[in-house]
This record gives sequence, structure tokens and C-alpha cells, in this order.
Amino acid sequence: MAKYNPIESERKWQKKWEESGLYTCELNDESRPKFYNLVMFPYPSGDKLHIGHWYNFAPADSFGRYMRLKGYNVFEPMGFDAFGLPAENYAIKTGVHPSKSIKVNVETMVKQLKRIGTMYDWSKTVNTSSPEYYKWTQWVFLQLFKKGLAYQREASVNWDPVDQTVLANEQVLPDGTAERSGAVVEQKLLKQWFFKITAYAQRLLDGLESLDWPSKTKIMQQNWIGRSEGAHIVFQAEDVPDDEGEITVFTTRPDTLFGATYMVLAPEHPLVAKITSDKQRPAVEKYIKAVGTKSELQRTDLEKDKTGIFTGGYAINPVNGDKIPVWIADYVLMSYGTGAIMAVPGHDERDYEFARKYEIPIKQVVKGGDIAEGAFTAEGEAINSGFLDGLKTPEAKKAMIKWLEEENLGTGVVQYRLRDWLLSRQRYWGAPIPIVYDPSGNPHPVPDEHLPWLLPEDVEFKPTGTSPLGQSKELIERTEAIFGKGWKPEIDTMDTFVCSSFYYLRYLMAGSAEGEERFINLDREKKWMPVDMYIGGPEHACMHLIYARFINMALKDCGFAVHDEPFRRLVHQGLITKDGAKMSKSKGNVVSPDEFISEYGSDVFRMYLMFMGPFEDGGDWNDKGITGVARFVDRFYNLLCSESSVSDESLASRNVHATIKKVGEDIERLNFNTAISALMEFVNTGLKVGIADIDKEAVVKLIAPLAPHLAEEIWSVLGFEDSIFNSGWPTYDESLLVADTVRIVVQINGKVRGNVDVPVDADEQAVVSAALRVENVERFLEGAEIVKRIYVPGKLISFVVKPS
RNA sequence: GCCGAGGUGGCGGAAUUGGUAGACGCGCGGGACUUAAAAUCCCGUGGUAGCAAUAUCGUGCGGGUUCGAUUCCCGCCCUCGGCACCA
Repeated sequence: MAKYNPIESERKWQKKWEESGLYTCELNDESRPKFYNLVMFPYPSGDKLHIGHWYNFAPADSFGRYMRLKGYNVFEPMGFDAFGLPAENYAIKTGVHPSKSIKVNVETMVKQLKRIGTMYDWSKTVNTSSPEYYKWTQWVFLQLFKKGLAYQREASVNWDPVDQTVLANEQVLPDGTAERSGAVVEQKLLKQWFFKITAYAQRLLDGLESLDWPSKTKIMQQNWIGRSEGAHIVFQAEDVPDDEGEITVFTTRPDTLFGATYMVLAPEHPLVAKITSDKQRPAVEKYIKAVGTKSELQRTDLEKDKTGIFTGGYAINPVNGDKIPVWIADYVLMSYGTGAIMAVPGHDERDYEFARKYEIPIKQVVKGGDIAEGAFTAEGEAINSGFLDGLKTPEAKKAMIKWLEEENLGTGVVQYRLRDWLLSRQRYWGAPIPIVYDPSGNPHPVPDEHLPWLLPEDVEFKPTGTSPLGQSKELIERTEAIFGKGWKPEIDTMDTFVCSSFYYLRYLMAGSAEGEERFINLDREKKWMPVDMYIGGPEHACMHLIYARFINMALKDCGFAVHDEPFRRLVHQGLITKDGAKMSKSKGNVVSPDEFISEYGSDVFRMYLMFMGPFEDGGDWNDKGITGVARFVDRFYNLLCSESSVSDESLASRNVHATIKKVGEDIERLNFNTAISALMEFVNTGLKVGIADIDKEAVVKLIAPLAPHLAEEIWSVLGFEDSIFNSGWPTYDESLLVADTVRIVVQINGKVRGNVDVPVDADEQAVVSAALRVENVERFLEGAEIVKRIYVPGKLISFVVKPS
């Protein structure tokens, strides 16, 4: 019998699959239930596919193949998230236009992806940087604009005065200098576009409940959205006219209002100028200036001492009329809450630290802890709090809010930490924002018939102090030609997260004539959405996965989707490291899969990755065990492709049926490692007791999701002409799983002292007498009295004894 | 600091509801085949004691519940991932 040759076989089957169009999904097929199997699409970098890609894509594909065998019409598309910084930086360095380098990269990446042997439907692919795709990115922007969900306001960007360019947060080092140029990064205000994602905060929070997602990811999103319940409370500044001197604070602890001994405003707070006394003014202005040079990152990132300065002004605590000092400090942020807080040093750690430093009185208003030692932040009973005294924290909160509302001094409110989505990028390689400005500077949407609003070609990539699109003569001329003299184009491009927020909808339309005309066919969306399985890295737990949910909801509200949530089940693959470190080109520790593929083939390599450990755990890469999987493949092939005589019929059939059960259950839960173990055990037993010819068919199907080429090869050796992936998943016979006898463990005082084989239908009395005859058990029972007996049918019999 | 996940042989890992801890694989030791090697096949493989049967210790550390704990409870230590002055 010929030895299995993976390299030759894989080439052969990949060719056949492609020629026969086996994986082209008929989206209108009504004969089978649908299954939308999606992996997060990759960025087409110039590098080869690395182990991380394989670790992500191969198991995801195995799951898709399993669902196909289970009888589902599986849609498994693949595409490219091709806009973004790396291609632009490459262009700046080499002068090669991003569209050129991306085109080359996509071509090589497709070739490499095909070598994995996945069932991607390449007839329905997307590339976010193609005009056919970004036409819809612009269209989505315009839908949100029309719905009032896109707006402009001033926002600060990180500005590199040397490179004359805007920097992303990750390009700014913790010390506030630019990663590339080393210049001190400045803050610069620019008018930028935002999506009103905050309007969806509660819906994004509520929607999480229905999703089959890792709880870790849900918790991260909850924290990201950051709902907190509390109250707005109005304080009155002294020596400032009534209507101008109102300071509204947000607090989650209105019950501690009696303990507020000072207030803090953010340095940027508009009231600071009014409230500051003449005496303090020079010092306050100096402090504000010092804070202004710091980026928000520096202000919030450093584990530093709190700093602040007294304004010289006072405010009145509304609940008790106390006159309390008003300070400014950089630990209060203008961007969260109202930019002002009431400080309760007795019951808030930051306030405590600050009050200690500046010798501000600390007052205890909740019973518990030791205020001399530190803030008591837990809940408790209100004290020194007038009408709240004796109430527990939750009741005290309610009572205080009720009082504030009656007195018209405040209201109960819900606050979110989520901020609106800043989508303007002062970059070239992105989708142009489809907005034009009339001669007075008012924004107007580019009408649909002019979409795609093309990204101009005539630009310099080198930074010149403005968004690259600003230099395009073509874009300016185009704008004036269409809209009239004096009209100007928007020159910022969109955040690439916009592109990746709806690609799962566009896959459903890609490659069709209808898809060029319509964003989505609602019947198709209704049928195919939500995505049934979404697999991708945990690094997207917050950004991408919140943005995509938001866009989907917004599109639903615009009438372009019927489902609220785009991703029903989500799984994160783990990270593959090398010697404990993340693989990266800069560290030079990237391991290429290529040598393993050419030596062992794709099947062995992908199975080895799955066999390493749980899919969601990842792990540290080493190639030590790959020979084990290669051996297993040979043994599997030998067992199924040779004549075998069955030496023990019942054991042989139990071997098959138990494996069908185990492998199916394991793949269902994405426990590929134990599914492979089960198949190895099957082979070990099978080589001993044999396998009936009639069972071979079922067993090949079991390995098909994990090693698709191998399975096709054996399937054809068994005489089948059609692809194994057009067959079905085998079923098992429960009655064949049970052996005639069962091994019962015998314990004495909880320790295993022996075991007995008894007929499966033996009753307790039979088990007991068999157990008592075990030599070692007899020894331990000699001279002892059995005081208790525990019997777990099919498992164990346990005697509790005491010496008599 | 807060939130989350985890800690099991020489190594990767298994143990679905509290019921034989270490499946499966790597590695290692021994053997068969071979002139020899590779490949393949067979046997063994947590520590300690013992020729063995077996005993004893053993799932990060210290307690607890239980006939019985890797699994449940309390208190620590360490590693990894995320967030970070959110009022």
C-alpha cells in the first residue's frame, strides 16, 4: 500500500476544489439552514502569513467544515481590511503608491490563504480600499449624516511640529514625545467629524445580554460603555451673580453631600475665570498653562501625585449652606461628567489624598472604616448627615435625590463613559469623507450619484502640515466642477474602523450586479444575519466590536437591516507567542509556517496548531510535537486504507461510535485539541482490534473538518467520486457505546483500594459483595467496622470504616 | 489600584455535574527489525520506598467543608490579558 503523500495530495485537492467551485455558496439556497461563519478579515501587509494567521483561520475553517457536514449551507467569506497607516508609511518611505503595494500584497496573501486549504468563497470577497467598496463606506457615512448621527466639532489632535503631521495616540510615547521624530507633541484643535455613538450607549449595553459571547468580552464592553447612576447637584458660587455662578457637578454618591468639604473644577472649566480671586489669579493662570501643555494621555496616564491650586473662590453646599473652597486640579477632566466635582475626602480616595496634601478638612458621613487612616469608600449607614442619618447608602442616595429634585437643586442622572466616535483622520490612505463645503463653509453631503467620491491620485504622501488630500488639484477642481466656484472638499479621510463596521453585510452582496447598485438586499440580510460564528482576536473586544454593533444598529434604524445585533456567537482565538514574547517583525522572532507546510503539509500543520492546546488559550510556539501529528496522519491513513480484520467486533464498533460522539461534541465546543486526541485514541485501538469496512466511511468524515485534504484522499480511495464535503456528518448508536461490564472503583475512607469489573446491570448488592472479595480490600477491612457505604452506580463503591 | 483569566509530570496539555489525577502527544529509557542508521513496531515512564504485590506523598501556598476536593468555601502568593485619576 502506498504511503500517504500530503504535499502531492494537497496540491491535487486544492486544484479540484477550485475547479469544481465546491465552496461557492449559493446564498439563495432554501433547502438547507444557513450558517454564516466569519473570521475577522486581515490587513494585507507585505509579509507572509504568520503562525498567528494560521492559528486564527485554520480552526475557524475547521468549524465551518464541520457545520457544512452537519447539513448547513455554510457561508465562509474572506476579504481585506486594506486602508490604514502601514501602506501609507510604506509609501512615504518608498514612494510606491498604496494602491499598488496593496494590490500586490492582496494577490500574494490570497495565494497563501489558499494553501491553508480553507473553504473561502472567493467569488464574494471585499477589499475596503477599492472604490467599489468604499463607495459604501461613504454611503454609510451619509446615512448616518442624514439621520443626525454624524456631526462636526472641534477636537484636539496630537500634533508633531517637526514632522508637521497628526499622530495617532500609539505614535506618542508616554513621555509626550513623538515616536518617529522625537519632537514634543503638541495639542492642536481641529474641526472634526464624529459619530454619535453615545446615543446608543444604553442599547449597546442592553444588547450584550442576548449574545453568546465570552463573558470577559461582555464585561470589557460594559466597562467601556461605563454606565454609572448618580445625580447632578447644583452648587452656587459665592461672589458671582446667581445666573452665572451655578456649578453643576456629577456624583455617584449623592448620599455623601453632607461630607463635601471642597469642590474641584477642571482647569478648562468655563467658570474658572469668574470664580478666581484677584489674589490667586496669577498662580491659577500659571497652573492652567502648565496643564495645557500636557496631553490627556500624560494627564491621566501617570501614577503621579495629584496637583491643584485654590482659586480663591467659594461655593455654597446646597444641603447645609456650608461655604466650601473651590479648587482646580488636573485630576478632574472636562470630558467626563460636568467637568466639576464635589469633593468628599472622607469617602473617596482621590479626594482624600488631595485633601491630605492641601490640608482641607475631612468629614465622615458614612459609618465605618477609620477616617484618620484613609477614605472609607464602601457602603454603610449615613451619619452627620441631617435627614439622611441612619439610612443605608442605597436608601440615602434615593432620599437625597428626592430632596434635591423637590428643592430644584439637582436631579438623578445616568452617566456613560463612552465617548462619541471621532472618525476624521488627517491621512491619505482612507475613504474620503463625502462632504463638500459651500463658499460660506457649511457642510453638504456629496449626493449618491457622485459616489464613490474617489480618493485622488495626485497627492504627496510626505506630511506638509495639512491633510494630504488638501494638496490634490484634481479633488479641488472636481469639487468646483460639480458644485460650483468656491466650493471646497472635505480633506480628511475616515477611520478604518468605519470600513470594518459593516463588511459582514457587504460580503452578502459582493460579486453580484445587485451589489453594485444596492448596499444590502433586505431579504438576504434577514435570512443570513446575524453572523452565526465570529472568530477573531481579543484585541478587538472594545473598538471594532462596539463600532460594528453601533453601525449595525444605526443602519437598522435607517431601514437597512432587520437585526439589531450583527454577531450572535463570538470566540477569540488565543495568542501564539515565541519564548513568551509576542511575535513581531521588529523583535525578529516571527516564525514562518512555510517550512512546516513544505515538510508536513497543511493538514498536519493546522492539526498541530489545534492540538497544542485550547483554541482560546493560544500558547508558546515550539515545533517539538509536530512529528506526533505527522505520525498520527500516517497511522490514520494506514488504518483506513488497508484491509483490516476485526478481532473484537463489539470493541471495534464501540471504538467507532464512541469516537463519533466525542469528536462531534468536542468540535461543537471548539475543543479541537481533545477532538484530535480522541481520533488518536481511535487509531491506537483501531490498529489493535481492527475496523469494519462499513465503519470506515464514518471515521473519515470525523477527520474531514480537521484535515480536509487527507479526508478527501481517503474518501476517494474508499471509492467515492463526489467530495466528502458534500456528504454528511455520521451519527452514532447510543446502545453500542455501552460495554458488557463496567469497572467499579472500591474506596475505603476515600482512598482507592482496588477495583472490580461487574456486569453493567449488576445491582448494588452484587457490587458490594464483589468489592468485598477484592484481596486488597479485604486486608483493609480486617478488624474494622463498616459504618457507612456510598454507592455511585457505574462509578464507585466507597466504604467508611472505623477500627473496632 | 481595579476588572478578567490562569497556576496540574521533564514539556504541551486531559479530567463535561465533587468520584481511579496525569487521557492524548512530545521527550526519555528498554527491546524488535537492520551489516548499520533512519523510518516503523512493541514495552515502560509523577516523586519516594520495594524484586514485586503494594504503601506513601503529590494538581501554586495555608486553612475549611466532605466518606471523597484539580473541582466547592475562606485567606494569601505568583503569572498573563484588559482598563487606568470616570467623580
